[in-house]
Amino acid sequence: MKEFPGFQDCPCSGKNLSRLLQPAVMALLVQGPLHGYRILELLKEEAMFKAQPPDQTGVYKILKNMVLDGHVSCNWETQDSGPARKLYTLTETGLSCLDQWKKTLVDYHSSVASIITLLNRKLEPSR
Amino acid sequence: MKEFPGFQDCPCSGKNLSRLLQPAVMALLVQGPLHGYRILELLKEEAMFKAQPPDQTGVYKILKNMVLDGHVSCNWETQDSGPARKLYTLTETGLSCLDQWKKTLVDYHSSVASIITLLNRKLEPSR
DNA sequence: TCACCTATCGGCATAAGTCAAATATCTTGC
DNA sequence: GCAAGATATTTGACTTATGCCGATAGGTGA
Repeated sequence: MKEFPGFQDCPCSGKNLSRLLQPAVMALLVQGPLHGYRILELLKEEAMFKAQPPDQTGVYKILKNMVLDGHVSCNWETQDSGPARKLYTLTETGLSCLDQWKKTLVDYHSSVASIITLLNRKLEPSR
Repeated sequence: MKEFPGFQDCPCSGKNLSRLLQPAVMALLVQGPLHGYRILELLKEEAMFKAQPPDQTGVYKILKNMVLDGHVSCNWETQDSGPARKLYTLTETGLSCLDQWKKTLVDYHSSVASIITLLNRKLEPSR
């Protein structure tokens, strides 16, 4: 069926890498409160989610977990028109968590860079 | 017990991010055949595994998977002294997979960078 | 004998993410 | 009035990668 076997099912396709959904969601919330559906829409516009859009379920689960962890607060909001929705707001704890994410991701970024360097390293004929 | 609650158990600590073990292992094997235990030792020396050394079991599992996928071949090797061990060698398929990893990781690297940029974005008071 | 190093592996738990689908409100066209 | 579709949230089952605990086994040195 496939013309070229490729590596679609291989980890090297990147499908198993962390999607970084939680920090992405927090990055949106740091600009102001949003409801889940809007977060989902905004994530879809991010370059890193173009290839594979974020899963609805996953986003709502992350929001739920962040509420449980106290990183965001949420309140039901009724609209003049349309179904009720939850407005999520980053808390002080959430801001601290986000600071930790920054450090973690900067480290992670350099880890990825060092792997790339390693991968590019070839066995040089010793001269 | 803890003086500062911190975020040790929070995803923002980075403990749940993909460890990139497979490409790291392949990066070592591209330089020449190695046995599992040696791979483990070499990984421990990498900066990215200093904070949390790679899991032994995990490394052997990845090697096993790579053998199943045809990315590496392995042969039992008996030593004059010491237990028998497996020597792992990157195959041609493995080299192609590694090329795919390079592309994937370069993309991933820029995704992580863009998240960091997003995280640093603050709600500027419009002036 | 005991401790320790080398070397590999199986089972179980967990967290992130995916897939499928249920529920509910409102708008638009017929 | 009603069907279709957008908005909006949620539940449950599942997959996959990874991590932890421990088992097995040979060799070395005290």
